[in-house]
Amino acid sequence: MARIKTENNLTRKEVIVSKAATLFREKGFKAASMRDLAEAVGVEAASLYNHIKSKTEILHELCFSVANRFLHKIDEVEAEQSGSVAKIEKLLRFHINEMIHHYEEVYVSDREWKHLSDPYLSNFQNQRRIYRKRFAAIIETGIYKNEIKKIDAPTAVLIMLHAISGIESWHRSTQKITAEELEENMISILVGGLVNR
Amino acid sequence: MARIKTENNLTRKEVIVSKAATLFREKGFKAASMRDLAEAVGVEAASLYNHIKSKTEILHELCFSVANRFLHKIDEVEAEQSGSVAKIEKLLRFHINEMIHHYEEVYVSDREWKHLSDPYLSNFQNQRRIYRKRFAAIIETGIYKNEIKKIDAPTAVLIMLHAISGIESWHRSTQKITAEELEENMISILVGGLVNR
DNA sequence: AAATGGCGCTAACATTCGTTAGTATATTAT
DNA sequence: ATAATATACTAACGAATGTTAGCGCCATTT
Repeated sequence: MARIKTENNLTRKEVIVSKAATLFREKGFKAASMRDLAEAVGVEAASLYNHIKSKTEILHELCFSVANRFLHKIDEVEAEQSGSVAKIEKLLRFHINEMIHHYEEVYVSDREWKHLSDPYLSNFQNQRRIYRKRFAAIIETGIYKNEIKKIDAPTAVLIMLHAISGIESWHRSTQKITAEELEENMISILVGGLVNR
Repeated sequence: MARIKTENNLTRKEVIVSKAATLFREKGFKAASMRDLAEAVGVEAASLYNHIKSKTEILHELCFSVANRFLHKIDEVEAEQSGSVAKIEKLLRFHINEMIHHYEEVYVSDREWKHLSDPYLSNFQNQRRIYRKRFAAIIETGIYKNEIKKIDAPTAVLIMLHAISGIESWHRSTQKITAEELEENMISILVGGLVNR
């Protein structure tokens, strides 16, 4: 009988969720089966249900753990005493590093949330909408203070967030520049596109 | 017996593929069933097979028709006598307009190509890789000629392409700015982030 | 040593899936 | 009008899906 290995103080549930993140990223939530997941974990499919309630619960866990990290960060940034551009740069750097270091989770949360079911679905969508509004508000303040050029703030947010999700391609690429170079290049292009000059 | 309506000189197959694009965008390729598609078309599931060979064939058609349009465009742009920034702007405007006016197809091609099967899968991935290299080459020429600031070209490409796929959010948004405003804002931010100053 | 609870197993379930076979009907060509 | 073709239908298939039930092993606690 093959028990689930629990290294690094992870619970067995956390091991499952973590392997699921990889699988959901590779094949998509719908295409990844519980039997696939079981194999990745090294156990029979039915055994997974000693640790989780359902396949969808795994998706909940992934989506909301990611969403909470971003909400926490924007709380922190909003409270700071600094210019709008500095705030945006902080947020962007956080996004970039999340996408670099928690690739699987962030990617899945970003692309597969559609498969959540209510009430979690509406909940997630709401959090997302609110987050973007807060992001846009920072940009609008920057425009008002002439730090940022006159653009449509929601459009700018949409560009920033989606651009960062492109780090997916970096992960898949064979000849990667370093993570630091990636971060600096992205900041240079994205912030450079916003500022007044 | 309810025949498939064919308006605007579309074949029945084209009607099916077009409805499939909408469905695949909404639910994802895997989650959208042939029975869903049949209902959208107004027919029984089995009847679809008088017009298409398989579900995957629909995905082929969508992915490659989109890919071909982009390849054709970059052929055209490369042949032009103009500066690198002008070429990039042309490509970006094309991408933006494709994403605005052929939303469903472009979106599906972008997000669901993973579900293609070989040899189409490798084929599509190759085309994609080559397209990005050609795009990056234009940027590198611009850097060499000092039109564009010193950045990592592949990273710039990744940002541009993913940023544009964010138009998805614009489509879903309730209070949209006009398509023209969207285009100008995106160009301003993206090109602004590239140019030397 | 015995009892308890955590955890994995096998077997099976009801659905849903893409797809095929065979047949009937509608449209087009002769 | 008749023949031929295109297109729709019903019925069913085998495979795959998420999940449950019931049983037994193993580690920890008493």
